Order: sequence, then structure tokens, then C-alpha cells
Amino acid sequence: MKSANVSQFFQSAFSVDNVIFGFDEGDLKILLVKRGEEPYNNMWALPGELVFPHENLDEAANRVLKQLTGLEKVYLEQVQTFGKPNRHPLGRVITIAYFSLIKIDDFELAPSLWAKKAQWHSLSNLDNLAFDHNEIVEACFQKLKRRVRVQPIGFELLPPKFTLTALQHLYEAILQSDPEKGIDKRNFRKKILAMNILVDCAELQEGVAHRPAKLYAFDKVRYESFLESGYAFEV
Amino acid sequence: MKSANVSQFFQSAFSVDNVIFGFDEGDLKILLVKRGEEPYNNMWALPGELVFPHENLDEAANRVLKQLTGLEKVYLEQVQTFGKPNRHPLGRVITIAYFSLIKIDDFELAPSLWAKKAQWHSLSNLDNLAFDHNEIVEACFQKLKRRVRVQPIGFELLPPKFTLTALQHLYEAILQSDPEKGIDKRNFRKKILAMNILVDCAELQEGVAHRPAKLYAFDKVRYESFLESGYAFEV
DNA sequence: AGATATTATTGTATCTTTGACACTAAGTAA
DNA sequence: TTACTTAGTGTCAAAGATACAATAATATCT
Repeated sequence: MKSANVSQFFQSAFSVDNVIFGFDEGDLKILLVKRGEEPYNNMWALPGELVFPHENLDEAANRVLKQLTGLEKVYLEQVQTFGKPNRHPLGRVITIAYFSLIKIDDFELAPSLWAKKAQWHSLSNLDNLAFDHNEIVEACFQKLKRRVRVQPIGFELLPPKFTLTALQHLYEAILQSDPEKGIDKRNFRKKILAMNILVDCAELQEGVAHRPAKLYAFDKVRYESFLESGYAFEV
Repeated sequence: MKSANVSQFFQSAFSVDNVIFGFDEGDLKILLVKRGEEPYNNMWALPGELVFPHENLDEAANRVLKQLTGLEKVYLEQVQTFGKPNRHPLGRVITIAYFSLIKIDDFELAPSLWAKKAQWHSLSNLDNLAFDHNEIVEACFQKLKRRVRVQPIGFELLPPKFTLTALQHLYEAILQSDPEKGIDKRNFRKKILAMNILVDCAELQEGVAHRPAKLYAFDKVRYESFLESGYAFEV
């Protein structure tokens, strides 16, 4: 394989870049790191790494995630591969983009090289990012928007026990539903509860200066039987 | 970039593989080529090539398509990147999978190395393919199934003028709707015609031994204004 | 010419889903 | 106790989806 006529093809590398979404105070955010080297020194960038020679792509994406956040076994999905010839100034590097969803409360900066340089950024007003990372973020956000309507992955962004209002705010933020109006509260609750994929934790919200809401949790088992009955998740 | 400690990363290559769909006699097919070299000599494989050092990924996918079919400007979409470390026996090669949709009648084998070795295969009973190509085909088919319901790309598989029955059979094949029953004819026609994205060619089918059907064509302009009116394509 | 075979074409009634809409309940804080 | 804030709940109308069968047009056969 490494014969003369194919060696030109083996002059390239590939990386993974990870758009890590978190949800905080009604706002959808992504985790960026400030680059400490050229090219694009001092600019914000997606956390990413070159893929090791014997490493699966998914493993590499998980590695990046763990190095930065300490988290494992979170929702992770391949989105798209970006490969313009000049997207990396120093050589041919294509990148496989992933997005992941984490519970922002679980997140505590892992002690790593990246620790001091990582920061949540609201998706609504992003700087110019390094490389083609703005384009990557956009593609991942669009994919998230499509996915979240037909798969129960929104829960990955919420604490294990959450209120229906928090869930609704999450969907409003991701789907960017008509601002001002938002989603109709009664219809939303009706639809979610009708699927019978949540359990009522029999607990109330604490520390709020008003009537506390009931807490619910996503129930994987109920979701499975919901599917087996021939229904499909949809918001 | 090519310093000692990163050079290990530049020992890999990437290819594109193309799942080329065609529709013929009620049957969804893909175009495969018989390999003429090791590894996997004499096995059927997806048409694919290594990506040139200065080539865009999409360009490479188009190049493969053109070499094999002579066709340009056909519907092409990136699907997923496959990168298990040992998927290629002779080195680390990841592959970016695309699918494309062509009008099977347009297809005439381009005079190329591949010409004698290319053949349409019904999707329903595929052999074992080279590499991880069965997995790639499956991923592309699933993506097609999702796409075809919400974007008007089915027409890419039909001749420019087609009957509504042909269109329905296409959807039945792709969506694998309840065999025996299929989709209700009246409801299907109602739904398609209500979108007002087809034009009646004022021509009839010829050469059939029964009442000939009217021919229709997909109208891009009508589709655009359909979209602008706030509607969305859905089958 | 007439009969047969085959597919094309069309409408209605029912059920299901979606969307709009406003008041009472339960807690905290002053 | 009052004021404030968010939680929680049901109905009706409109739109969309689904089920369903008889007639029309052409080619072919005898």
C-alpha cells in the first residue's frame, strides 16, 4: 500500500471536533476552548484532536470529551465531515464533527491542559472561531434541531429530575419557536405526558419563590415499550 | 506540522465511497463494481476512490460518479464517515460515504476501467460486499428513507416525465410500506397534487396495453413558491 | 365489431390530530 | 393577610389523515 504511487495519499491526517451542547438558564450553550498555539492562536475553537492511528473515530470523540469535561457515556453523534483542502493552514487535515449533549451541572472542568481555557458560549452570539468551526457549529446545531424533535435526547441536557416547564424551555431554546409566544403550555404538557415516557418523581421543586412544580424523570423502559407499541417520539 | 511528534498522524488516507441508487421496474437498485485487485479481489464493492491531496470531498465523490456513469450534476449527499482502524487491511483508510440518485435510463456505462465490471444490484438481496460496504449501504439506505419523505428528491430517480403510479411505486419501494397493501392510491395522489409542485405535461404514456396515464413533471419553480408559502414537502 | 383485460382516475365520510384559548391552585415574601 | 409569581388543567373548532369502490380509457384477443 505504501508504494510510490499511492504514498501521496498518505500525507494527510484527520481529526475529530466536538460541539458540546449544554443548557443553562434557558439558554443553549456550547463549550469552546481558547487556542494556545498557532495557527489561530488565542481564538476560540471547538475542542478537537487528531485521531490516533489505531483509534476509532467515536473513541477519539469520546476521548476529547473526557479530557475536557471528565464525562463519559454521554450522548454523542457523528454529524458531518469537513474536508476543504485548505481548511487547515499547515497540512491536509479533514475533521469529523460530532455533537454531544451534557448536563451542564455535571460539568466541572477536568484538570487538564485545557482547563483554564474552556468556557461556555451562548450559541446566539458566537465570535469568529478558529478554522471552519463556525460552519461546523452551524451544521451541528441544525442536526440537533432535527434530532431533538424525533428522538428523546433533550433529556440529556437536563438534570435527572426536571420540571415540565424546564423541558419546555429547552425545546423553545433549541427549536427557536416563535419568540414572545413560545410553545403553548397546555398543548406541550399534553403531548409529552400522553407518551407516558416520564415518571412522576413525587417530589417538588425547592428553593423557588412561588408554587413549586412537580419533578419528572425520563424513563427509558417506558420509552422502549412506547416504541414497541408502534408509536414514535415527536415534539 | 510535519515535525517528528505529529508525523505518526500523517500515515493515513481517506477515500469516498458512493452508494448510487437507481429505480427500475419497481425495484430500488444500487450500482456496484467488481474489484479487480486485492484486497477483496473479485468481490462486489461500492465505487470509491482515494481523495486527491488538493481535492474537496464532494469533488471526489462527483469524480467517482462521473468516471463510472458519465453523469454530472446529480443529487449527491454526504452521509457518514466510517473509520474503524482495521476496515482496510492495508493501512489506515477512513472513508466518507455519499449517496447519489440517478435516473437509471440516463445511465450508460462510461468507457472506463470500471465499465465491464459495473452492475446494478437489487437492494433487497445483496451479497457480502468488500470491506465494510454492507454497513455503508445500510446507512445510506436509512438516510435515503428519511430524506425522501421530507425533500422532493424522489424525482431524481425517475425520468423527467413520469406517471403518478410510477411515483407511488417509487415511494413504496423506498419506504417499504406494508407490502400487499402499499400506499392508498387516492390519498397519495391527493397529497402529491395538493402541493402543486408538478406540472401536467398534457401527454399520455405510450406503449402500454391498457388505459395510458397522464405524464407529470416536477416543477422546481412551483416547489420554491410552495416553500415560500410556508409549507413543507412531506409524503 | 364486440368482448375482455388492465390500469387510470375520481370524492366522500369518518376519525385523529393539532391549535387556540383563560382561569384556579399553591407556594413565597412582604 | 395580601400581593406576587409560577403551576396546573379542559374544551371546542379546524385541519389533516385514513378508509373505501365505482367508472373511464385504452389495447388486445376472438
